[in-house]
Amino acid sequence: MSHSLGVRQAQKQKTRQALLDAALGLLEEQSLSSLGLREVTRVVGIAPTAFYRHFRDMGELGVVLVEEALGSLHVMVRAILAEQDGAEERIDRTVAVVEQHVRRYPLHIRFVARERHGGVRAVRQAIAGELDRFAEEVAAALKSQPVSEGWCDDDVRMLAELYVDRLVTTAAALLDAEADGAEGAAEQVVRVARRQLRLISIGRRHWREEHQE
Amino acid sequence: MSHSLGVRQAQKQKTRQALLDAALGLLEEQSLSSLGLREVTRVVGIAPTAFYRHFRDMGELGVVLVEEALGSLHVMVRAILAEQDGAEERIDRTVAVVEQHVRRYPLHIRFVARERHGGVRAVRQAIAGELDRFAEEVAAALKSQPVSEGWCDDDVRMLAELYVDRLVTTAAALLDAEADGAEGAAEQVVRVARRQLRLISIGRRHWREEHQE
DNA sequence: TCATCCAGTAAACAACCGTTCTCCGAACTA
DNA sequence: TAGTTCGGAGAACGGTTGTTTACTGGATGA
Repeated sequence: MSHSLGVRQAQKQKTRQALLDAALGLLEEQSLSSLGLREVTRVVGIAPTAFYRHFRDMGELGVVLVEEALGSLHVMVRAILAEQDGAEERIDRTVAVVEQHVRRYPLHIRFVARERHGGVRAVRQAIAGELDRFAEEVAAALKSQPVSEGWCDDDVRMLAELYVDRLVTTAAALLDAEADGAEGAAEQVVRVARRQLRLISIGRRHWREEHQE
Repeated sequence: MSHSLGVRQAQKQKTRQALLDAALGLLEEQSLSSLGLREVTRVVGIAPTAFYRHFRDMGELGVVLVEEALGSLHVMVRAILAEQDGAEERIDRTVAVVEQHVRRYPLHIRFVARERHGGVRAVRQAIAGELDRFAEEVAAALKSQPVSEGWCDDDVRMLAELYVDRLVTTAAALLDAEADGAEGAAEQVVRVARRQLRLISIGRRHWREEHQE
């Protein structure tokens, strides 16, 4: 697989990743705009000045974190939407995938939820763009389903945004529920999310017959 | 009007409010956890140490801002839900009220959207608590509507949370749309929000006949 | 009128910040 | 092997931060 990248570049990528990981860890309890450059390098164990070898500032690091956090989502959504089961099974599967994603990458989820409306413009825009691409994929998948016959593109997109937003909100709620340590809280969130998606699904099926402009 | 409150206390409340206003202004482009005490007092024009006469730290100020921002919402939602028009009219009215609320108190909305998942625990909890009370009010109002006959309390609450979350998300999206300066962006957000609420409303009407547990 | 209260002031504190500049030494390349 | 590249170290910079301590002067209430 290519020519092993060289010792020099390998080391560089290693500390670069260490910076990203350290930042992500520290961001569990702060927001990006209050996270200091020195704070991150201290955790990694390198001099503060070495930070500049990898990122111009914390904003740039934040944008990379966004890609790292939201990149894996696309694979996930494809897997869900490709299935051809009934609506009920797809809902259960969707919520289950969100649930395990939250459990596997809690720090990434928290970061996105926090910085989506956070204080760093570049990061906000990166998240918005990524979620937009996400919604576009969902819309494309929804459109190809039989239930969407006769729907105009705007309405499909509207529904897709509704879904995406619900998933993001659910993920954040799930995270808070687990952090608060309440025992059945997480299951409660999951049950509510399932029913909400079910209600939306019902509304979708009756959209054409009841919706008039 | 009571007994005019005294010159002393009046002055104190005045600078206290000035601190809150200055902070809210500065928070348009930062998050609370990166907002400094000195920064706020500098804008108000008082000595940094005077801050402690009003708040223990920025977190405490943030909690007060939450009450200030979300307190007026309750009046708003009561006004909407008390109306007895048809579903369609209620949706239009709801979105219109959200729209004018965003235009009147943009800084408050931005603050809530930003700090809802922000880096200060006390503020997050304050927002969560307030939104919870909000959802409870909506649930109570929904329950008394004829459409909700035969609904169990859990389902009503589930629907209420769906509505509340949609309103908050819409408000934030509306804010971003206006900030970005794109001409028709705000109207687009409003139209999408209306259709989403419509779809939810349709799902609600068919919930009992299609939902089985 | 006079003692008391108390919002705001002023100075000083140690701690931290981002950033620049210079240098080192190991990995690269020719 | 000799020369170059470059990730990282180290020191120093001016500036900002939260917090403490002691003080001032006008509103307050007996």
